[in-house]
Parts: sequence; C-alpha cells; structure tokens
Amino acid sequence: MTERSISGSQLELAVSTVIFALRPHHETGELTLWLPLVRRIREPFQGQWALPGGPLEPDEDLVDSARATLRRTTGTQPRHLEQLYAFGDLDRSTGHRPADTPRVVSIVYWALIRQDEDAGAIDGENVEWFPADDVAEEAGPLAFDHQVILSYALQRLRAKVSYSPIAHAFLPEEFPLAAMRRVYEAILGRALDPSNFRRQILAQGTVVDTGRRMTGTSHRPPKLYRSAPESSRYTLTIQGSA
Amino acid sequence: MTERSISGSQLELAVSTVIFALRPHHETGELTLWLPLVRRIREPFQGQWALPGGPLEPDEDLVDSARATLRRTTGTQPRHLEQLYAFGDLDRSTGHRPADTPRVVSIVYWALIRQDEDAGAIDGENVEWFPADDVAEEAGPLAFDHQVILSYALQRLRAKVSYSPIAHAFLPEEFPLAAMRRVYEAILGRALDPSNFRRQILAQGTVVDTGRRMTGTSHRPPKLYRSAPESSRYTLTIQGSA
DNA sequence: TCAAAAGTGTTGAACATACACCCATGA
DNA sequence: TCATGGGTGTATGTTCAACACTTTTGA
Repeated sequence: MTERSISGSQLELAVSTVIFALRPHHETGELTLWLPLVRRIREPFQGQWALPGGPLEPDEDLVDSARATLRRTTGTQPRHLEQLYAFGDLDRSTGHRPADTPRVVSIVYWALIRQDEDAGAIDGENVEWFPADDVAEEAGPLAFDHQVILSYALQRLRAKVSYSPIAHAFLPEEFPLAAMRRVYEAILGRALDPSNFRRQILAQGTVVDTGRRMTGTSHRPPKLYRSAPESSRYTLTIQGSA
Repeated sequence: MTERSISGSQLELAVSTVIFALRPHHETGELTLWLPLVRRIREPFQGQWALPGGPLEPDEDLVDSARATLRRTTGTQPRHLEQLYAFGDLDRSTGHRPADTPRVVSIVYWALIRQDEDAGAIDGENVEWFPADDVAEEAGPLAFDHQVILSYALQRLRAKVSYSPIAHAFLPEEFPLAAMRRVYEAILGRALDPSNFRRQILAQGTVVDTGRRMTGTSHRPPKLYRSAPESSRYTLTIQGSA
C-alpha cells in the first residue's frame, strides 16, 4: 500500500533547474535576474526554449542531478540549491499531450550563482541567457509548462529574500553592505533606504565585520563584511515585506 | 537534454500523504494534532508503521493520487491539500537499501481534515491514528525515512499557521472565534491571549461576521464567523511568530 | 573645497502585548 | 447572584520607515 509504484514506460522522472544569476540588464543597465535556457533539439516543442534539466539516473540523488545540470549548462557550482516543487499534472504540456509522448513528472530545483563565479560561466550547447522578467518577450513561449515554473521560482525567490539570508548566495566572500543592498534591490525590484538597510542587516547578525575596508573608491571607503556562520543569527525582515 | 527520463524498473514513483486532524489527546485531554499511519504488510519494513500512500498511476494527477490515499485511509476529503516535498535520496531507507529493493522517489503531500468531517472518518485497513508529537513513542520507528518526513510536515504546518489562514481548514462552515483560537493553540502548542487573538484575526479580514450567535452555552453566546473569500484580506501575524 | 557615498542619530507612526474591565448567558 | 467565557478598552514597549545630519575619501 505504501511506497510501491508504477515503473512502466508511460511514466518518466526528470529533474530541471531554474538557475538565477545577477547581471546588468542589456537595455537599462540596471542589475537584474538572468537565467539560462536550453533550446530543444527534438520533439516535443522542438526549437523552443526550455529549462535545463535531464532524466534522473537510477543511482543519482535528486540534488546531484540538479548540480550536474548546472555544471553542464553553465560550468559553475551553485551557491544555493533548493528544491522548488514537483510538477506532474497530466496536461502540463500546454493543455494536451500527444498520444505518443510519455507522461513526465519533473522535480524542479532552483539555484543561485555567485556574482564572481558567474563571471567565469561558460555556456553549454544550445544555451542562452535571458533576463528573467523578459523571458516571454525575448524567448517566446517556453516548452511544456516551463513558463509557469519560472514564474513560481521568481515568486519564491522574491518572497524568500525578505526573510532569509539567501542574498549572500550572490555575493563574493567579502563585500561592502552597499553591494548587498544592490542585490536586494535587484531581486525585489525597488530601491531600499541605505541607512535602514544597514541597520536591519546588522541587527540580523547574518554578516560580520572583517575589519578591512574597500580601497580605490572615489568616496569614503566602505567596511567589508563576510557572511556569518549559521549560529549567532537572530530574526529578519526587510523593510516591510513581512 | 530536457524532460527525458529513465523509466526502468529500478526507479519507482510514489505519492505519500501526511494527514493531520485535531483530536483531544488521549492522556491530557488537550486538543492536539493526530495522524493516521498504515502498518506495512510486506517487506521492506514489514510490520512497521508508515505514512499512507501508493504508487502514482500513469494517468493520475499528483493531487488526485494524494486525494485517493486520503479517501482510502480515512474515508474523508481533504480540506487543505498541499505538496510538501519530493524525497528521493538513494539512502532514504534508513541509511542503506537492500539490493533487491527498488529505489523509490516519493512526492509527499500534507492534508488537513475538518473537525466535523473527521468525526465521520472511517479507518481503512491496517490504519491507526497517533498523536503527531508522540509517534516515536507510540508507533516505534517508522518505515523508510517517514519520521523525517513527518517532522518536516509538522514544522511546515506550525510555521504556516502563523502567516496564512490554514487554520480555517480545521473548522466547520461557521464557528466562534474561540474555536479558532483553540485550533491555533493546538497547532502552536501554547496559549494565546483571547482578546489580542480576536483583534488580530479580525484585522486580517480572513473571517466575516455571520450576524448569528451560538446558543446553548453556559455563558454569553459568542458570535459566529465564517471564512472570508480570498479577496478582501490583508496581512497577518499571530502574536509574535513572524 | 566639492561631490559622492558611508555611516549615525532622531522622530513619529504603527503595532503587539499585557491586562483591567464590562457583558450576557445558564445554572 | 455567581461563575464562565465573550468581548472592549487602554497603557506600555518595540519596531520600522523617513529623513536630517556628520564623516571620509578621491578628484
């Protein structure tokens, strides 16, 4: 009754990953979320863009599968990797499924790439990056229900940034608080008050002063912080987004 | 590269469900969370208790599978049904897996049953209910990694109750606010100030005054409320659990 | 000495907790 | 009339957004 399952060829299990990185927008120049998509080279949805992913190997953990996809697609390691949702509805291939296409259940992960590692990212085959909020316009309709998945991932990222220190995942080892603020602003899509931001982050205890300062700025040199170990953390809320 | 998958007999896909209902504790009499478990009648883990579930049928949506499990196990309909997580690690059968046991990926849902419907629940075969927090003592070690899954589900429920109106799922159509408060107290495991609770709930806009009152109480008759439609809701926080 | 960003201080509004107190019913 | 829980009012403390203001650097 429990834990037994079908294993015929009608049902397939795949792991896909929504990979986010922060890059300047190609038009406005503002820092925004980008993600890589893969062009499908066979039916169904041949020629359309899809989330990177692949079949789950029988001897492979779910996260390992997501990690492998990331390496294959961008050549990087995820700085944050988290399960998003399992999508398995019968009609997830845009409302109807051709008779000869097997039914696919996808376990979707989302990943964040650090800014400094993203700089060294190498695009895999048939891979192209798009600004997350402009995917519909620039990539056209995505394969399967991947547009739904992407929207859900974006929503989750934006919600999570305000109550969890995931923004660290985008930042290098040491960083000024202003850089962190820019990450928050990019994800949330709105400006934050620098002084209140500083107080809130420091009150959380998620960052530690390294004692060092940045040099070469054309203004007062900011202190450098690094992310604090899991312990010694309190609570958190970013400017009214609780 | 995307959405293709293994479908051999080494990999199986199951849907399990953590089903919560509120019942008085059999020792203390206090309202607490209970859940039904199913005794396994075959290897592996024969004789041990497990979460109810079953294989995913090739032509069945994930939620439908969870709903079917619920009907089979308790004879009820879920009032709230939500995906919890997909568990798929290779070693999820308590650290090691016998060579002849196939590898199973479980998509786990959690469900809430309404108090009035729970009263009419009929136990399925090999089904027994346990207080959620006493499962380890009363049911012994659960099959597979089901103890981990249960703890995760409990944690999620307790977190979610303080920022989302899921408590409604336990309540009948019309209810006094005190009944709702008792639900919150049962889930959170601590007493809440009645007057502040009232104010907070009313401020959220998640309930509407029906204009009617309860009768037959040995004290001032309380107003009856019903849950508000999705629209006309504001923000929420229950007594410092943000 | 000026521009620009770092960083500090202060104020007023909103909100949460604690708790005093009144209300309406059955017994 | 009393006991019991429903329901209202209010004082106190905390938190947060807004913004004025000072500091420190390069140009």
